[in-house]
Amino acid sequence: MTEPAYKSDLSLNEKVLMGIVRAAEIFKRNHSAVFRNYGLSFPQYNVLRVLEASQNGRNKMSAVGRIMLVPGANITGIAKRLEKDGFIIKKSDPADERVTMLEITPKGKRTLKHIEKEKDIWLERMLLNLSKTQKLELVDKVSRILKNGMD
Amino acid sequence: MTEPAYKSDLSLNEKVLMGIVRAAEIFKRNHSAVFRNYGLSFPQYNVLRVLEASQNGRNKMSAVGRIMLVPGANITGIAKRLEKDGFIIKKSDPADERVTMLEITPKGKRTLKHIEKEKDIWLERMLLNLSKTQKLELVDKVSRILKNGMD
DNA sequence: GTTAAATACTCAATATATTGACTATCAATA
DNA sequence: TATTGATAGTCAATATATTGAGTATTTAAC
Repeated sequence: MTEPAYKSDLSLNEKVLMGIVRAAEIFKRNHSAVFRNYGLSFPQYNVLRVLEASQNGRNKMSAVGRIMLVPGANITGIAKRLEKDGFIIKKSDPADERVTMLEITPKGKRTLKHIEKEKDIWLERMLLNLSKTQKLELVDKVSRILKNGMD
Repeated sequence: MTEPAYKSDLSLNEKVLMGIVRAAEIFKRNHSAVFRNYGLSFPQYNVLRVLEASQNGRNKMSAVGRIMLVPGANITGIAKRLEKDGFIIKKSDPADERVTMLEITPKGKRTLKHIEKEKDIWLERMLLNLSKTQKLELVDKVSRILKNGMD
């Protein structure tokens, strides 16, 4: 008896995709609550993760944007705030004057380390009742949807 | 050979949830491109859909927020712009002076009608290679994740 | 019946998202 | 080499998201 004055008449296709959107929103909200205690927003955290997984902890701004599926213009502001707070540094690439490299700082790495456990607990909680097989299936289906959407 | 300097080392749990986030982002981006031609953003469109599916095309602001899983404070601005553009009207509820009702206008309904076909084509495209059974499974799994995240 | 708690909404401040316009640099080619 | 086109990034304008603070109204407790 939560919302009696609302009748859902979404098609199955819509149910699938709106379900994905809602799950993503809830996940981002929960996850962000963890990062916030360490001064990071969700996209800021993701930039740090990308850099941590990049060679020598650094990568081009444009590459970060491509990996995160975020337009380049968005990265400008996110990187600016990350630098201001000391989580990354920005260097221009001598080999190509157009390029700006982002590099995670020791403070950035330390912060990721601190976040790790708390974050993993949330992942575990949200995927509680899914077996490994089900998770793998889910990754496969979601990847296909992602691919379809990027063509 | 797109991003050689990036090694993904996400856990399976993280792959699942980040995959969902990325699929949701791409979907929102594609879908938004349709709505934009009619002067609507993604959340604005969703408010209209909720109202359309509500009794007499109207519902409380707070109920809209709960259905969309969006904090009430966000609805204020979204509703303000929707009203400015004539897609909805706002009325206060005589029975409870705290409550503001949102009601979809004929222009709002007309706009949803126009969007419908184009939107469904995108849904179809993104779920191209999934059978009905797979879609139902996906809805089930995603719902469970959503539920876990809301407890 | 009066106080306290809950509910509905608004507003301010900051971060992010988005498009489009713009500058600068590099690459391809005529 | 001069032009053209592609790429990298910034910036401005607007919409949205988020927390927290604040107001008004209603409900609950006493």
